Amino acid sequence: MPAIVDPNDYTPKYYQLATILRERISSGELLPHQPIPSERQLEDIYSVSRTTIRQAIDLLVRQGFLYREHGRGTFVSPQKLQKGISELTSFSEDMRARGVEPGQKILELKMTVPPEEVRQRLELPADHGELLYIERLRLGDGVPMGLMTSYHVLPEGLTLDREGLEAAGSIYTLLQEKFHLIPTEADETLEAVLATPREAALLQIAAGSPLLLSVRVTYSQYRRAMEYVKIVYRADRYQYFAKLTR
Amino acid sequence: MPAIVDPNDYTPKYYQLATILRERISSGELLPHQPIPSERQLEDIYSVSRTTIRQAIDLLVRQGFLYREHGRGTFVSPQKLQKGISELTSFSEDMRARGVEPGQKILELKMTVPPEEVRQRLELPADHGELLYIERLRLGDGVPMGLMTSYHVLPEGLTLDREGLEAAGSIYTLLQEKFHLIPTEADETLEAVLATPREAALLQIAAGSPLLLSVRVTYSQYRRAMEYVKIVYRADRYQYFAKLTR
DNA sequence: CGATAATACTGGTAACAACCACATGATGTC
DNA sequence: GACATCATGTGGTTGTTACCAGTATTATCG
Repeated sequence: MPAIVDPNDYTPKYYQLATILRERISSGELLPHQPIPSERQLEDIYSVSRTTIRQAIDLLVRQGFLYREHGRGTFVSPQKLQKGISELTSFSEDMRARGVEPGQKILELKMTVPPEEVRQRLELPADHGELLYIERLRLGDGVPMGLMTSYHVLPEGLTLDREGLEAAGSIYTLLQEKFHLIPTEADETLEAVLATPREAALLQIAAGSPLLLSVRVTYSQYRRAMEYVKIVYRADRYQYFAKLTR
Repeated sequence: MPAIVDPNDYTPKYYQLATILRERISSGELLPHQPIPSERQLEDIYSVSRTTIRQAIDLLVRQGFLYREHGRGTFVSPQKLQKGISELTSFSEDMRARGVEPGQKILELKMTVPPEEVRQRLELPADHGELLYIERLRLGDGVPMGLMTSYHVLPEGLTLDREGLEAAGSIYTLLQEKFHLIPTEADETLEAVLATPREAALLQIAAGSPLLLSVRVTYSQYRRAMEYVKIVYRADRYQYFAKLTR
């Protein structure tokens, strides 16, 4: 069992160790508020240095699985129903994590010059050209969950139509495989609004119903803005969750 | 200037170094997307080991001031107008960070047995006794921003009335100084709702106006739930901000 | 000239050693 | 018995060394 060494280890040791510990936690072997073996003990158990041990524990602490107490030990965090949120996820990933099957209905897809506010949020020069604009109804288990409007910054010269997008699967896959652009960070604001008649009709609710409005700007690994996404969620079907830390 | 050594250093070196680098960034000396000196160079500049350098940079990366690129260097993140959110803050801190002067008007304060839902969210046994209940109107620059309802878990035997609370300043200060209980983590959900007539009256808006509903459970450093807070914010005055990462 | 290989940087991982700061229980003293 | 002291175990900080893994530039070869 202490076999941590993956001979042709592609993944670093601290990561392997973190995985092992995470499994010992979620399997119920290590219980909430119970101490895990001390760092010195783990050195012997898994035959790795304390450096590596601490790196693995650091990771699990950041992920919310463990917490440390100076002078006392390292303990298992109580399991939360929903954990590790405040993570950057797509609508589809978000829905699947909630046990709901995601779906969509594309209402419009075109290249267009963005409104001034969007251009500024994307930190683009005033003379920047057209962006990919998509408007779609987002579904969860077949029912409307929200209305999504997005503007995507495409690499120089590239344009996309509905066929091109469907061929590529998703915009993210395309940008990642062809241009090595990976979404890594995002700023999101949330507020409450009332449904306009059009929104109400599309979302199959009464006009004047409450909606949760999310506006997000996503950044690539180079910290360049790559998309502006606005979603209004049906308040009766969607709730936002965040984990806050000091 | 390379004087990083604080002779009677109370704070660790990596923390001092992080502070220095953070200031070099916010002062504009180090510009967005520009590389900072390499880790080997920083070793010479500040006469500390690479271990310490990396620990300082790790901190700044987590705080969003820097980003790394393997094989290329470490770079300054573009400054965001509002940064470092998704942090656990009190209403007062939140308001001050937005440049608004916080205020409050206590509507009710008593010891009471909590509703079942609150008791469960706080992970308290079924026979748990009374909690401190507070209902207050939260103000920003004197105008109503939201209505806050909270239940606080007090240490065995302790009760609080309005006088005791005012004497202590804030519940947090009291719990921290007397019982070493520090809020360190919280789970928060957000959704959109419509104002009830009572809420509308208190917040001085029309009934049926949209409100942003936040429900938060705060945990101590021992990962024990210590309070349940529900706030409804005026949608026209309040916007929630979050920074998401992969 | 163009493609390839070598090289010299960057950050990433890992081991080992030493000491500090905090918590706790055992021990001793008054 | 109450209290201070100490020993020991815990995580926290720091330094040193070595090598791995990407990136970019330079030198070299065909």
